[in-house]
Amino acid sequence: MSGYDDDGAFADAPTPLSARAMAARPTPYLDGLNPAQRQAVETLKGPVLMLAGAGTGKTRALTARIAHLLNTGTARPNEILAVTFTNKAAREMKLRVAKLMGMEVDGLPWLGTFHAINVKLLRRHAELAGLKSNFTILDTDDQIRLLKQVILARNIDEKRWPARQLAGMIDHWKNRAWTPEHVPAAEGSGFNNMGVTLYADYQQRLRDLNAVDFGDLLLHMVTIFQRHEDVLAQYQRWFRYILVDEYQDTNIAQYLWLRLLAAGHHDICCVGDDDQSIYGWRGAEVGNILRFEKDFPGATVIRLEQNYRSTAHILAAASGVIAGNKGRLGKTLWTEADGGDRVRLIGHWDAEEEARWIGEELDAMQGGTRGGRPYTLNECAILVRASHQMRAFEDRFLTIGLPYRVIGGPRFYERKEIRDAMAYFRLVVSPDDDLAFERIVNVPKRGLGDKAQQTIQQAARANGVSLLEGARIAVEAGLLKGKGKAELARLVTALDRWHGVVVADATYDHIALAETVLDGSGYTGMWQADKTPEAPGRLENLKELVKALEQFDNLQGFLEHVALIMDNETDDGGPKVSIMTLHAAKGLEFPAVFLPGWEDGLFPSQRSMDENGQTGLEEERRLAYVGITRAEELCTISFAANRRVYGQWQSALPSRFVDELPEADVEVLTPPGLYGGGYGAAAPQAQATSNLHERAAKADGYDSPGWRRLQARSSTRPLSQLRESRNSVIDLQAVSAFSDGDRVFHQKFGYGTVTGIEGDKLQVDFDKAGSKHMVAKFVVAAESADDIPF
DNA sequence: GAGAGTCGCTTTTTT
DNA sequence: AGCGACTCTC
Repeated sequence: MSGYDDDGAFADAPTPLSARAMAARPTPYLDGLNPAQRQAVETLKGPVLMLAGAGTGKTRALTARIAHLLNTGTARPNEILAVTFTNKAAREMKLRVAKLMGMEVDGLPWLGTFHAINVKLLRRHAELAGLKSNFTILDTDDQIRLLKQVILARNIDEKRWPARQLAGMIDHWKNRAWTPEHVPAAEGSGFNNMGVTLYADYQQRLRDLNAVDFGDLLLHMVTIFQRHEDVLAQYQRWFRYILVDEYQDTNIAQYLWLRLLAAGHHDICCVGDDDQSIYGWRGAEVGNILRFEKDFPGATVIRLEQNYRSTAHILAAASGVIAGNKGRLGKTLWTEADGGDRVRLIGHWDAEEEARWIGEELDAMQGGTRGGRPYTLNECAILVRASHQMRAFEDRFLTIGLPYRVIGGPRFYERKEIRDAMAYFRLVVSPDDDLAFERIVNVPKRGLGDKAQQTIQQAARANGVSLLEGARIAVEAGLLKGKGKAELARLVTALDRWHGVVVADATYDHIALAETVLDGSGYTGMWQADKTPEAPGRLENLKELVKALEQFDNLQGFLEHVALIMDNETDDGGPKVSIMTLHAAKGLEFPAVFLPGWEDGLFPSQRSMDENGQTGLEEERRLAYVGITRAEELCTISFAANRRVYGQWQSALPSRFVDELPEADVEVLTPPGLYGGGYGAAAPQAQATSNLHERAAKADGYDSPGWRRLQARSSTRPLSQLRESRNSVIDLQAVSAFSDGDRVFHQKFGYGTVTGIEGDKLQVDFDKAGSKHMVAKFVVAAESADDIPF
């Protein structure tokens, strides 16, 4: 979007000469495509469904198709609408097309996420949705706070209508493109249809605030298209060719949006894999992809089945599992490569041992002592079903000093300090932004508690003005007293001054202004004074935020886009093993993949099965499929007999998916804990003893038919030996820095006290995270943490 | 208004 | 168990 003249994007066709000239170009991007890929690239007219299995070169085909559209002069860049789900996917596609075509990366104005594209569209037609074109996009946090107000305003029991739950409900409705009037009666969730009433209230409040939430971006545009034929017709003409990535992830609103836009020419190419649909729980409809041929009669269906990623054993294992699902479109992945390791399967006593074993494997793999080629940690990943499973691995890897990175987790822009800072910026740009005002009025603490804030609210309401104006009135009328009064007066004056800068001079130095705002409001000071372990990190984040401003011309431009495009890829330092959820792993690949926690109830998740029955189970199975197909060479599945769930010890059976693995492609490893293979010394003696009876009961857990079958075939191949060698190399330099009682700081666990030293390992009693045993190099002396400069 | 104790929830997550 | 939100008390 940057640098592209929007009006130019819609200009009428230039001379066809250029088109003819382009048609004469060579087509290097077709080289090396297999027949199916090539067909997917060259079938430009009519509806096309590209069923692309995992690792079959989908992105390659998609980008080549765009290149082909351009190169043959079939479409100009602004006539191509290409939608993705994530900014990452959009960015990659832009880069790859640009590379293929030798064009500018910004050359495709309508390649982007559903949300980014709809922001652009909605800004052009905001008035048709009762908004102004400078509407703000609320993040989840704002959304919840707004809903709380709406609930409060109706005098409803907040216990019966928790804002979070209501938000989920509204989200669900918006995913289905239901405006408050269109929510089916049966969905009104009993209770006098209160949910729908609150939804209507919420939409009204959004309009009053000139704001939208993420769901609205789609919902408003679909509604506009449905109500204004002329607007729809305009875009149907403009978007001559439509491409959709990850079609199996579309929800109903997105589906309607696409159908409306494609209704004229039907030149739409959807790419997806029904077997990789894992987002049903957030509104994705596998039905969309299953129904494609009905929706678009005469569609060409192209299957990409040749896999370039994984070994035959891995593909066979994945295929064996996914075959258990009904109602698939059906694909058979195959590969030209042969050989390779079988998928390895191993059971453990508990989750800690599972983590210990994987840690040892990783060590062995690096050294090449496992047999087979050596792997770097960057080539390895651990994919878990639920994020709480990550903890066992983090703890273990910290102890043995194995570098790891956790993918996912809280996004940069979701962090408290970033949202607070953004609220200040929003208020400086638009003083009417009441949600922003509420957020920061007492952050840092200004002595403005509930009571003072109510006074401000009343003053605002009585005069029909924004909260900031209400505050001004309250100050001038002397409605407040003490510290609050002086502080509020100071805040109002400061905001006036900063807003004045934005208004007075279009070319103001927005970076300097942002720094002034953060410092002058006392916000940075608040964190500098804060002695909690998180504070230095937060200051660091604020610094990064200010740095991110450089990419924009002014605060307004920054605010407009930041809600949609702030992702933080923190790639620091040397090789690390990646730990992430299966969901986060979609689209990625690794030479070696570990899939721990394959236990019934955890994976497949009990909750998923309880809430969605067969459908839920099938989605879990697709998750298993996604997991296995991430592996290129080595895939190791494991499960534990015991696991602590919400603090309670629970035993579990191996996942039913384990039984669905084809035996011929699986190698069963002997569990060290159960069969005497080197468990001994490492296990806490007391625990092993006290759990004996439980442990015996557990043996039943390993008695399912499939497990017995596999066990019978268990290879006698020795496990990688327990190796103390790596750990016996003690980093004396790191150790000598500490002694008992020293205060230390750890990036994740914060401050703590050293309570024991053993080789290069420390026992640290963390103030907040409890006692941990870890390699000394992971902590620094507490004083040096305070020195982290801002 | 701010800190300390209690209750309740707990899969997956993008925009 | 562990976190956050909420309530109770000073």
